[in-house]
Amino acid sequence: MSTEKYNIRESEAKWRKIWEEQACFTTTEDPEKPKYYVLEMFPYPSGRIHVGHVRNYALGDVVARYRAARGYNVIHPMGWDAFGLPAENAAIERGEHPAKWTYANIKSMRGQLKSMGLSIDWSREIATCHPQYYKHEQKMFLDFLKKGIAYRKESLVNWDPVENTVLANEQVVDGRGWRSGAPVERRRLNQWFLKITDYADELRDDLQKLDRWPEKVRIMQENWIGKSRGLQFKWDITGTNEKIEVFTTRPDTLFGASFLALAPDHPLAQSLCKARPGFDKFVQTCQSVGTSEEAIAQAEKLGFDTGHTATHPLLGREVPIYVANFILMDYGTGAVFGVPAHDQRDFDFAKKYNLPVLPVIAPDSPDAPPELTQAYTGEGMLVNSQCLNGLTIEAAKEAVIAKCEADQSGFGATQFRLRDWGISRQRYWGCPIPIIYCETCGPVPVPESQLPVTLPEDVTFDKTGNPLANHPTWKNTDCPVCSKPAQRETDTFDTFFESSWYQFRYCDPRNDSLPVAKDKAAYWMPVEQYIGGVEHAVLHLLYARFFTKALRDCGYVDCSEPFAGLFTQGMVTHETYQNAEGKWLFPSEILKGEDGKFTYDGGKPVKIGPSIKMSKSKKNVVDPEDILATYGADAARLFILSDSPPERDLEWTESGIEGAWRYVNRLHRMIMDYRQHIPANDGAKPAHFDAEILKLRQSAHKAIENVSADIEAFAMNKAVARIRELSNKIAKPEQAADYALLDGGDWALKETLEILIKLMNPMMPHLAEELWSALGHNSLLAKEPWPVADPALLVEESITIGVQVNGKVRASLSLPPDAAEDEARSRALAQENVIKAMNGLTLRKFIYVPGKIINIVAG
RNA sequence: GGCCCCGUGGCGGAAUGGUAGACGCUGCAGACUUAAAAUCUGUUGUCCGUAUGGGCGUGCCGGUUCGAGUCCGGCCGGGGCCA
Repeated sequence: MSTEKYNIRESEAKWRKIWEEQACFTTTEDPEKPKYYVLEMFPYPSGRIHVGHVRNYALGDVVARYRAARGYNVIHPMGWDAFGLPAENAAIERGEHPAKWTYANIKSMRGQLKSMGLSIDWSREIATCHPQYYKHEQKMFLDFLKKGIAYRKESLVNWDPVENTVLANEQVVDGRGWRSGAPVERRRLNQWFLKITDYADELRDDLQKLDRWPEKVRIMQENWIGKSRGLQFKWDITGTNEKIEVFTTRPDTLFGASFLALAPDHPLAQSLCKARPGFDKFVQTCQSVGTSEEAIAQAEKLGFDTGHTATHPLLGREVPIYVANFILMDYGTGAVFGVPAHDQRDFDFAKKYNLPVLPVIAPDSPDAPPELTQAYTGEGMLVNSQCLNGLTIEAAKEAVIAKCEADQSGFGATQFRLRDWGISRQRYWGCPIPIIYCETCGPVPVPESQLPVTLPEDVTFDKTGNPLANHPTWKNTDCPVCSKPAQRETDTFDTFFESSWYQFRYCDPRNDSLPVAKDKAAYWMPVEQYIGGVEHAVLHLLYARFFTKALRDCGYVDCSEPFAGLFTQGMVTHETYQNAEGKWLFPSEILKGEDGKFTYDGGKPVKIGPSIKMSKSKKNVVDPEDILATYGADAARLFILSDSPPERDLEWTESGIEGAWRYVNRLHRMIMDYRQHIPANDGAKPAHFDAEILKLRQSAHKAIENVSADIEAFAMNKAVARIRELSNKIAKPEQAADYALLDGGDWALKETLEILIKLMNPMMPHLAEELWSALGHNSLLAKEPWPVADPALLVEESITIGVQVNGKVRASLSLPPDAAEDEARSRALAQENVIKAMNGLTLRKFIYVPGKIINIVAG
C-alpha cells in the first residue's frame, strides 16, 4: 500500500505554474457576480519577506480562496509601497541608486511571495515609485489645492542640525536625531499640509458605520481625532487694551485659575516680552525640545514671567501672565488659563513658580478639600466657586459656557486634537510635489500638461540635506505663469500619501489618464476585507479614510469609506537565545540535543529567553525563504494559521512548523492509500448507507458548516482544527479498514475525501490541488465551488448530554435532541451514578434543557 | 491617571450561561525495525484509589443563577492606546 513520498517542492512548483498559465486568479469586472475585494497591507520592498508578511498574506489568501469558491468575483491584488527612507539609506551606505535597489528588492520579494502560492492577480501589480503611479497623485494634489484641501503654511518641525533635514517625530529618540545623535531643534519651515481637520467630524462620525472594524481601532481613531467641547473666551490684559483669547476644555475650573500661559510663539508673547531681558533665550530653550506631544509632556515645565497680569473675568482678581513651554500654538488659541489644583502640568508649573493652588473640585463631599500633593483630576463637586458650588463637573461646564454666552464674553467651542497633515518631506526618494516657486508669482502649480514631475536619476548622496535640493540643475525651470526663471519645489510627499489611495489604483492599475475610472472604482470598492498590522490603526488607516473622502469631494470616486471590513493581525514572536557571554544567537544556530538541551557551535550552552517579537537586533528571526524551501508553502501556511487566533501574537516554534509539515505528508499518504477504495467514476448516490458510513458523512457535512463559519469569523485556527478532526475520523483504522465493504461505503468515502480536500484548499492549496487531481479530476480545484452541506446530515438523531446532580456532573446520557422531558427524567434517574449521588436526598427540582443538560436539584 | 483588551494543563489554545481542556505541540509507553529515522497505536490538568469511582481545578475575593471560564462588583497581574 505504500506510495512514494510526497515531493512537496516539485508538486508545489507544478501547481503554481499551472495556476499562472491558466490565469486562475486574474479578474475582471463581472456584473453577474457579487464582488469581493480582499486586500492585505502592501509591503515595503525591503528585499526579503519576513514571517509577519507570511502571516498577513496567508490570512488574506484563505479569505480570497474561500470567497472565490463561494462564487464571488474576487479581486486580490498585490503591490509595493516603494518610496521611503531605507532606499536612500542604502544609497548612502552602499552607493546603490534608490531606484535600482528598490526594483531589485521588488523582484526578489515578488519571487518569495509567489512561492507562497497566493491567489493573487499579479496582472494588477503596482509600485508606488513608478511615475505611472505617482503622476496621478501629483494631479490629485493639484485638485486638492484648487479645493482648498491642500495649503502651505509655516510650521514647527524637528530639525536635525547635522543632517540638515527634518525628522519625523518617531525619528527623534530622547530628543536627539536617530542617526546623527545631535540634539533636535524646533524650527519654522514652510510646509505643505492637507486639511484633514476639515474632515474631522465626518471621519469621527463615520467610524460608527465601520461595524466590521475592530472596536479597538475605532476607539483609537476616535481618541486620535479627539473631539472635545470647551469654552473660548477673553481675558483683559491689565493696563492695556489688549485681550488674550483662551480655550479650555475645563471651564468648570475657572474659579481655580491662578495664571495665564501663552505659547512661546504666540504673537502676544512676543509683544508683551520684547523688552524683557532673557526672553529670546527662553524661546530658544523651548525650541530645543521636539515637537511631539510626548516630548513636550515629558519635558520640564518652564515659564517666563511676562510681568503683566490679566483680570479674572468673574472674580476680578489679577493673575500673572506667563509664557510656558508646554503650550502649543496650534492647539486651541495658543493660550490657556492654568488651574494647578486640577491639571498636573499646571500643578508642576505652579509649584515651580510659587503660584497658588486653589481647589475648586472636591472628590466626595462639599467639605473643604485637603491640601493637594498633586492635581486632582477625578470626578467631584464644585466648591469655592460662588454660583457653581454644589454642581457636578458636567453641569458646571455648561453653566460657565452659558454665562459667558449670555454676557457675550465667550462661547462654547469644539476643538479637535487632530492636526492638519504635514506632507512635505526633505527627501529624494518620494513623489515630487508639483509646485514651482517664482519670485514674482509665488508658488505656482505645475500645469497638468507637464505632469509627471519625475525624479532626476543622477543624484548624489554624499552631502547632507535633501539630494533634490543639492542637484545642480533639476530644480531650475521657468514659471508657468510669467515664464521667468523659477525653481521647483524640492520636497517630496510623505510616503503615507501613496498608501492612502492604492486601494483604488488596483481597480484600474493601467489607467493612463486617471487614477481610477469611476465605474471600475464603483464596481470594486469598498474593500470587503482589509488585513494588516494594528500598528497602522491610526495614521495609515485614518489617512486612507480621509483621502477617500477628499477624492470623493474632488469628483474622482463615489465612495466614502475605503475599507468596509478590517482585521488586525497579531505579531509573530520567537524564543530568544544567548550564549554565555550574552551574545544573541539565531534560532538556526541552535541545536537541540537528545537530552532536550539546547546547544550551539558544537555543544556550547545556550540561554533561552522569552518569546518576543521577532527583531533583527535580538536575532530571534526565521527566514521565510528557508522555511518555504525546507517545509513547503502549505506547511508554512498551515502552521501560521493553525497555532493561534489570528488577532493574537503567534509564537513561531520549530516543533510547530514540523508538526504542520508532518500533517501535510500524512494527508497526502492517507489519500494516496485510500484512493484505491473509491469508485473511479461518479456513480449514482447509493440509496442506503451503513450506520457507520452515515456517521462518516455526518462528520464531513458538519465539517463544511464549521469550517465555513470559522473562516468567516476569521477563526482560522479553529477551521484547521475542524479539518484535522475530520481527517482523524476518516483515518481511524477501526472505521477505515473496510469502508468500501459497507453499504454505500466507497461512494461516501469519495464524497468525504473530496469534502476534506475542498475544505483544506484555502489553507493548503498546493496539496489540495495535488490530491484533487490524484482522485482523478481533470478540473482545477482552484476553480471548484465550495462544498455544500446537506441539511439532513446536520441533524443528529441522538446526542450525548451530561446529567448533573446539584450542579455536579454524575453521568452522561445519549438522547434524541428533542427527547421529551419524561423520557429524559426516567432515563436520568435510572443512572447508577445518579442514584448513588442522590442517596438520602429528595428530588426538589428537575431541569432539562433538550440537547444540552439535565440538572437534578436534590436536598 | 483615564479608556480598552487579556489571565484556562508543561506549552499554543477550544468551549451561543449547560459534560472545561476540542485541535495541536511537548513528554511518556508500545508496535514496526538488526538498529535508528520515518510511520502507526495508546497515554498525557492535578490529587486519592488496583479499579468502578471520587476530591480539587479556568489569577484572587464576593454576588446573580438549578448551573458561571463565560454575566455583575471589587482586587491582583500582563498588554495596548491616550495623557
